Amino acid sequence: MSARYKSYKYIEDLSKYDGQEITLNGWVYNKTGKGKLQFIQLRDGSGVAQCVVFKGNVSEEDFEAAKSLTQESSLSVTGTVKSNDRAPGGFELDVTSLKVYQIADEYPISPKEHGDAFLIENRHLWLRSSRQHAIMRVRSVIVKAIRDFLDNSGFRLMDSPILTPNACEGTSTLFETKYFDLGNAYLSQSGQLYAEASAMALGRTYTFGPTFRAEKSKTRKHLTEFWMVEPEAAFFDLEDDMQLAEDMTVYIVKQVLANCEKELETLERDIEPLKKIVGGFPRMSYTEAVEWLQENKVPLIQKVDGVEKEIHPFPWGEDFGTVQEEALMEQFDQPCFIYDYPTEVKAFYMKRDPENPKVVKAMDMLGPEKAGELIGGSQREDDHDLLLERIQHEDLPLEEFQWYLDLRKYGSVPHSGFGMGLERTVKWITGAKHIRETIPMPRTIHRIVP
RNA sequence: UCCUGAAUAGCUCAGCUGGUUAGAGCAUCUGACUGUUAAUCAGAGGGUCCGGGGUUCAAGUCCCUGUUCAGGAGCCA
Repeated sequence: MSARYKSYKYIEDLSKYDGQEITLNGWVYNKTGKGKLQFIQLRDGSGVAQCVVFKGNVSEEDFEAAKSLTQESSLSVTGTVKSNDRAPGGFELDVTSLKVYQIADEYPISPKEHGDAFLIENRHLWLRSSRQHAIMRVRSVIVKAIRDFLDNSGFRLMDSPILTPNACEGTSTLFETKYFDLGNAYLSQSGQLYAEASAMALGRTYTFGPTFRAEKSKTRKHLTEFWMVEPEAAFFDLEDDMQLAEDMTVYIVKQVLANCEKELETLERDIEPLKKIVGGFPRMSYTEAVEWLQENKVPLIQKVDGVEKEIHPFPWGEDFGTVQEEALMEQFDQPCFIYDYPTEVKAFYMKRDPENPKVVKAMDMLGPEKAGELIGGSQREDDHDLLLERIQHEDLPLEEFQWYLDLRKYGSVPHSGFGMGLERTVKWITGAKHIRETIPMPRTIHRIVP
């Protein structure tokens, strides 16, 4: 068998074929005609190219076929690549013949603007439009950047299970399913606990996969199914953890700037803020952040019986909401770490500060430009008895955590890790308005189709 | 779960203090044009005004109710 696929030509390489006769395969992105001249904007997944069909240059049948093309009709076109200033992209195809695969039905997504609900209902078609196409390509580059960075830093991929026997952090609502004769299983909301076991085996590891949250969140930064990368490393303390998160973030942005120039242009993303992501991220302890909020008169907003109340000054011990995070971040144009959170507002597995048991060695990385929380991580509790105490305090099922406690019995070491939300990172870097634009088929509270 | 808002042609929307036969642009179809970039010009077809109830001589418009959707809070990545 010959490897026919290797001979296919793509629009992104069009300039390489200047003067040659080639065949392109794709879909009609747009079409305009002017009598004996037809302009087909052909889309092939790698780009869009203008194909010019002049009545005198093709057979009568081919010209009629070109005239009959509708938006998203599929075809192959053969012609000569010519440079032309009037063509978008600088090169066009002077068509000599064409083969139509299918004349498309009336396409619902016209080149005019559309509403959000309509587009998301037609997500399977919306993916073809230039903005969505660009975001998906950036997403792909970000995933590669993450994996390259970790692989090149000595981390090894160790996938975590998706079906789990319990709620990992014991807090948020999970999707539940039957599991043979063993009762209920839950879709994982984090691979972290398993990543800890992996780290004790391989040293530096990461898990990268889908995670599920059944919380009825309805905002532009929440999905019920999203992808998360979770590095976990033995012997890392919180300092190492933050430095790793910073280095990874800088690397991701650098790779996108280097490889996605066209995509960012399509998205009309101002790249100046991205160029500022060079490292040396500001760091603030939770206590320093609270002091800043107090000095700047940012209150705690609490709802009592449906009525919002502002509480001044912001009390130490309360977790930050969007209002506080955005206020804090207005000072910075790079991501910022906030670390050493109150024990009470954080998960049971986070390491208590031996010098101040009121706080745990946890950190959040907040993005600039109102990107919100991109990363959450911590040093993990490595003391068996303290961890047991926390598990009991949270009323978690002890039998199911026995294996997790074992990790503290057989050569326990300091270790740390974090989770980075892929879609939130894509949203920040691409400037997408809504997180559902950053994953091919978003799963949200009111929608599971398509 | 709570708060707020929305639903009119395939799509995006307009439709005033209730008043004749519900409008526009795009898309579709027909015709004209050798340089279009969301082409232009001429013409045509296309409606359960979200469902139900009510007020009124008269409801797309006002009231009640249901449904669906949106984004904000909470929760988090």
